[in-house]
Amino acid sequence: MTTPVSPDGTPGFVSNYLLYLLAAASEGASAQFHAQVRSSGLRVPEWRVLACLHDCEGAMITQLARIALVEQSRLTRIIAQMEKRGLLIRQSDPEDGRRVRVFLTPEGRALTNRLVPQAQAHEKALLERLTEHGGHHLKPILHALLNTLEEDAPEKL
Amino acid sequence: MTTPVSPDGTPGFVSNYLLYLLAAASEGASAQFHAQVRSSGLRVPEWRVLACLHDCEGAMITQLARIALVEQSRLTRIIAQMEKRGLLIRQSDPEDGRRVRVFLTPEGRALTNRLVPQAQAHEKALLERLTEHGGHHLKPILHALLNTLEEDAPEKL
DNA sequence: TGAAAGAATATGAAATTTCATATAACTCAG
DNA sequence: CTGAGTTATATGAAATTTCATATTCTTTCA
Repeated sequence: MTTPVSPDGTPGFVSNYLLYLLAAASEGASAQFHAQVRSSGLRVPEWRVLACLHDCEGAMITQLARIALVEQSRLTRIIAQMEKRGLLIRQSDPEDGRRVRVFLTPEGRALTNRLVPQAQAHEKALLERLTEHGGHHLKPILHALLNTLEEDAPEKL
Repeated sequence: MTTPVSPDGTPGFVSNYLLYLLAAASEGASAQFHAQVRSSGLRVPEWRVLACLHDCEGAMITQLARIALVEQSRLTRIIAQMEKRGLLIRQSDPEDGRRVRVFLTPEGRALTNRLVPQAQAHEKALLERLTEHGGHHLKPILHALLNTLEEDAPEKL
C-alpha cells in the first residue's frame, strides 16, 4: 500500500500506474472489512457468493462465478464446501438439467443478513472519510470504467 | 463483470457496492494487459515484481511483497522461481544480514523494459476511452483513497 | 431423428498458496 | 557483552487453485 518511490525520491512508474492504483485501492479498501468477513468464519469468495445470492437467489454457478470474480471450477468447489457447511443448497434446474441453481439456507441467509449491513456501514464510513477529496466521484467513475470495459468485452450474458 | 441485477431488474446490493466496484474495476481493467503479461511468459505477481524492481532495484523482499500486493512467504517462493529462471538475483545486504536485496539480471531488465511501455500504452488507451466520462478524475481519486487508507493504517515503513 | 456443436458443471492431478512457525540476524537495555 | 525482544526471510505441511478435460444435458439443423 505504501507508495513506492525510488531511493532518490523519484516517483517511479508503479506508484502512478492505473492498474496498480486500482489493485491497491481494492486491496486496501477491502482489508478492514475482509477481516470482519474472516472473523465471521468466511473466506472472501464465500462472502461474495453470499452477497450475490442476497441479490440473486437461485443464480447459476456460472453467473455466480462471473459476479464473484472467481473461476468456475474453483467456485464449484467453494459452493460444494458451503453446501456441506449448510450455508446454501444446490438444486438442478428442471428447465435445463445442466444448470445448477444455488439457494441460501436459513442459516446462510441469517449470516448474509448480518454481513450485508456491516458491509454497507463500512462502505458508508469509508465514503464519508473521502468526501473532502471528491469521494462522491468514486462510484460514478468506477461505473463508467466498468461500462467502458463491457463495451468491448466478449462478455456473454 | 456483468452488473448483477435481480431477475426482476432490481439493482440489488452488489452492483453498487464500493468494494465490488473496486474489485471488478481492477479485475476488468487489468484483464487485457494481464493477458499480454502471460503471453510474455510471466504470471501477474511476477510482472508486478519486475515493475517494482524497475522503480526500486535492490528492494527487499518485504518491500516488494507490500508493493506487489503479495504475501511475504509467497513472494519468497516467487522470487526463488524467478531467480532460477534468470530474471533476477538475490543478494544479502552486507549492512544487515537478515535482508535480501533483489536485483534484475540483464535478461530480467530486458523483459521489464519491454513490458513497462506496453503497460503504459495500455493505460493510455484505457484512459482515453474514459475521457468523456471523467477519466481524468480516476487516478486522482484513487490516490486520495489510498492516502486516506494509509492515514489510519498500521503500516510500517 | 439423430449427429454434431455448444453449454454448464465437475473433477484429476500438478502447482501454488496459506498459515504457522523455524531460522537467522540485529537491537538494545541492563 | 548477554539475553530478551524484534525484524527479515524461509520452510513444512495442509489446503486451495489452476488447467485441461470429462461428463451431462441441450440446441441446432440436415
